[in-house]
Amino acid sequence: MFSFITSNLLEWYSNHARQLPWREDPTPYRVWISEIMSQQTQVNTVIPYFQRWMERFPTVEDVAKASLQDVLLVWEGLGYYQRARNIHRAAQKIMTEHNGKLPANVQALKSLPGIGKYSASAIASIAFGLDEAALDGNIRRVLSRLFDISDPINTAAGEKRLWQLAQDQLPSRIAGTYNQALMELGALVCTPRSPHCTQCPLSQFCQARLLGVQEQRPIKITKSTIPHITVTAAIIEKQDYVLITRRPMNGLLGGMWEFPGGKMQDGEDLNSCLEREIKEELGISISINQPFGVYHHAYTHYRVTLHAFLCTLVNGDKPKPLQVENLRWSKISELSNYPMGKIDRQIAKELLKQL
DNA sequence: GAGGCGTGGCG
DNA sequence: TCGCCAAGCCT
Repeated sequence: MFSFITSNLLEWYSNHARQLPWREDPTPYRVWISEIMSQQTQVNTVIPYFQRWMERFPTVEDVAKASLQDVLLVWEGLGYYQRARNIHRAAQKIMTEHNGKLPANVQALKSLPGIGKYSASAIASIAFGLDEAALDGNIRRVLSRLFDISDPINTAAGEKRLWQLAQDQLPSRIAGTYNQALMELGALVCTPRSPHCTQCPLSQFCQARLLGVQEQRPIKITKSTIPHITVTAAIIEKQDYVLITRRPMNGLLGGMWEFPGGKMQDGEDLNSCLEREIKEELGISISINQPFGVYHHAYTHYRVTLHAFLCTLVNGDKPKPLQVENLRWSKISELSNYPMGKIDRQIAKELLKQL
């Protein structure tokens, strides 16, 4: 009834599937959150975030009723913050348009913010038992090796071929288990580097291994190297308070709070950069008093070296949100109430230590 | 449809 | 230190 490949895969999965919190009670809501959190993120990273999320937001309604600020706080550290903003919006849509329950079909799932082709298929198959093929990074890699696909996977042609393959291979009635088994195999055995072929239940069927090219699959067109930029940030102090600003809702770290500043331009030094940025964003002049720290961080598209300075306002200037979503004077002890990215949270923690 | 979007781990 | 990679989606 099943192919040999499917039989071997399912047998392996029944013995090696990890116990994951969302697998213990795979309700549509829990599967949805687990899938969004798992986008571009390894399972071991997701687990504690998933647990905290479910404690804080046990139901779709709890998410829908929460403020975006609270949603981002729970998400802080997980990255790709648009995912959190999309979950928030989707939860409200589910309340108003779907009676508080996730819709049980791919098309309606895909119309929710943050749910694309993969996630819709994954939720449909895992949570609702529908016969939907899913194609994620793991399955792309496994299929590329199993069938020795030499088309680059990040092209339209390669993509089309893999989706077709995933659909052709899909067994009926057990798509959810099958999809998870393929992903689990990719995560644990058929790994990107140094795949554990001797432990693989599919090695006898693997055409890439037969040819000894498993480490060259999948083929991916690589992009150019990422730039390195220098940025400055101002820790503007006033008695027990510091000034923080909220980033615009779209783009990098959208909706997160930070210490204001920005990118250094050609011909600038650190001080002139910081003075200009603060003037542009807040319409005020500052006195840059002393260096606070230097921070290195790698984002997806560039590396950053950030120089933070302790500053004070000059004369009676009142900061205005000219180029920021919002601004706030926060007590240092209350900075943990504001969602921040990695670097700014580091700065906030350092400030708290020095109190 | 090509590029933007976080963070952590690993060789 | 550096590049790559990880259960993708959106514009």
